[in-house]
Amino acid sequence: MAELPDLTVFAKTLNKRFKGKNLERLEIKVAKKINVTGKELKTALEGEKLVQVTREGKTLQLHFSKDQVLGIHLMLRGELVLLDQENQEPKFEILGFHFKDGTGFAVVDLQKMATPTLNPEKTTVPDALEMDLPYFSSLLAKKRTLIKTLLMDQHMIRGIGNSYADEILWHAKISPFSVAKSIPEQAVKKLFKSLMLVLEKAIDEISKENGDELTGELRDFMKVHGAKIEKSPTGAIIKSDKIGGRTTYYTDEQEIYS
DNA sequence: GTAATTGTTCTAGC
DNA sequence: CGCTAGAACAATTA
Repeated sequence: MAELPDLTVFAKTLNKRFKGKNLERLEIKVAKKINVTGKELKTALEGEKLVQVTREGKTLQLHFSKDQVLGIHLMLRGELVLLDQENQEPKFEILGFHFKDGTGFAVVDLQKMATPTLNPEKTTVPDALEMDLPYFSSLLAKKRTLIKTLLMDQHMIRGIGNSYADEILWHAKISPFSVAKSIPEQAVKKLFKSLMLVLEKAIDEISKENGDELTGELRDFMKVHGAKIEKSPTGAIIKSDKIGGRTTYYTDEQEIYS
């Protein structure tokens, strides 16, 4: 699925291609996940100008004129595709954005779980790339939960999902089974650095490979998270286990604090 | 036919 | 009561 780095690149690409354009028609194929009726959404957005696209945690936010904002959460299988002459109605379409100049893009999801939200409420939970070390370290200090569970908790930090949590923990050489408050200060600092580094590097790589396209996930550079990966770059056997029902990949190189 | 997939939300339990 | 862990759910593919 798309996680923070993918979404950051999607936002960038959408800005490059569609910023400033006027939305002529909004095609609504699946309305059941929207927080308003399809009719209300069309009324709110059709005829408005796309002012800017941003990323908020795991959602994309399309800012239109008249202060209308559409948040889009792609959930686990949602994707964005470009529309052109040959491809006006992609498979599994949820929403189709058709601009006045004939260009457009669509949100597709084979599981129909992508969730569009008109004018989503603002939250005070910091985004993974925007939080600072004091926040991160005081958060860890008061939580008894497993570190991986905490990294993925959207009420604490927004943007990190199952796969990048594994990558970040491996990079920091900390076991996902560590208890958050038991991790010593030095290791917390290291984890914070790894978090920023892994995410920023992923944005870079995806951005480079994706160009101006809107292809799905690109994760060839994943080092430990993936059923087909057998060894870490440093040669350690990759083990897998379940944490909170999610498959977790890790190696013995990672220290466990408990 | 069945397991696997994954973020969110709800519920049960300590 | 507050916090944490786990189950349920959505829909499709391998």
